Amino acid sequence: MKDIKHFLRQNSLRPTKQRVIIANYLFDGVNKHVTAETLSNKLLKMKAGISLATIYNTLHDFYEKGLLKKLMINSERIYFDTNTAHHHHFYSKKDQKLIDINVDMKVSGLPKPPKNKKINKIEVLVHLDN
Amino acid sequence: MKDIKHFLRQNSLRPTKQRVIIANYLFDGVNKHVTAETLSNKLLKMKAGISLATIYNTLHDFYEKGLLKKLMINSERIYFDTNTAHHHHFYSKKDQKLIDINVDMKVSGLPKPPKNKKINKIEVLVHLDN
DNA sequence: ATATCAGTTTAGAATCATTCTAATGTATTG
DNA sequence: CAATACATTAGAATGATTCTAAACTGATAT
Repeated sequence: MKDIKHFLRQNSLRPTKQRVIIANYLFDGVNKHVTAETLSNKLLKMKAGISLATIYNTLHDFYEKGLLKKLMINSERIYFDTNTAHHHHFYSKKDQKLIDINVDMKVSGLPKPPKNKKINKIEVLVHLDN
Repeated sequence: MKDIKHFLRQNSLRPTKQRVIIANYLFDGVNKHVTAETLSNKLLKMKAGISLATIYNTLHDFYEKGLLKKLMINSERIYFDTNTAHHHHFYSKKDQKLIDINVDMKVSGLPKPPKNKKINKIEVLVHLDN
């Protein structure tokens, strides 16, 4: 991601100082799962001086533009995923950690959806023991 | 579930008035997905007069004894499922509703779990469009 | 460039689900 | 039925997230 400002503008987002810093971190080529809290910690270490409110705003702005996925994993906090392609996850409750599954999987034996409903996408969550 | 008191005792739970009322509702033979709030509303309609704290306590007590499953579905509230068998779900975001998938499904193409980790269970969530 | 203005950021307050506290009540056991 | 261990409760506390409204800043038109 060389030109973050251009990238943000392409997505109808004004390239403010704060958004540039956050986008630079999130879209550095390595997929990440972040919460407002983990992102805030990272930014604190970078001495970015970005308020928590802005972190929440920015994550939602990025999400609304499709730059992030929201994960419904554990009900304590909202995870955002920089990998917006359709994929699945391993989840270790013990480590409170998610690991991407980027290979293609097939689910067979799926019943028909309720009438008038269409299947949008299928998410597989593989729970790990230890 | 005819003898709720016996059922509770079998699960090392004292059959208090409140637990009996809640268990009678939850385990009436029809599987349910409840949150503290939806359960509270149901109980209000029944004029059960059970405090919110007790509803939270009871849901967690039942969960700890394996009488309920906790679902990690949407990150706003915790869902409890009276169907504790391994199964999957349809989820309609629009309707904020879950529907059980009780048929057997197979997931193929699963990669190996990270080293030293074992797969515990696989959960499939089928998102509906409308 | 500069003024203008819509879009952003921010600190702190507000909200909302959930958990905690500690006082009161109740099922069980002997 | 007394003792006691476990439960219930109102209300306070917590913690993640959202809101508010004042200050700021990037984009646009002059």
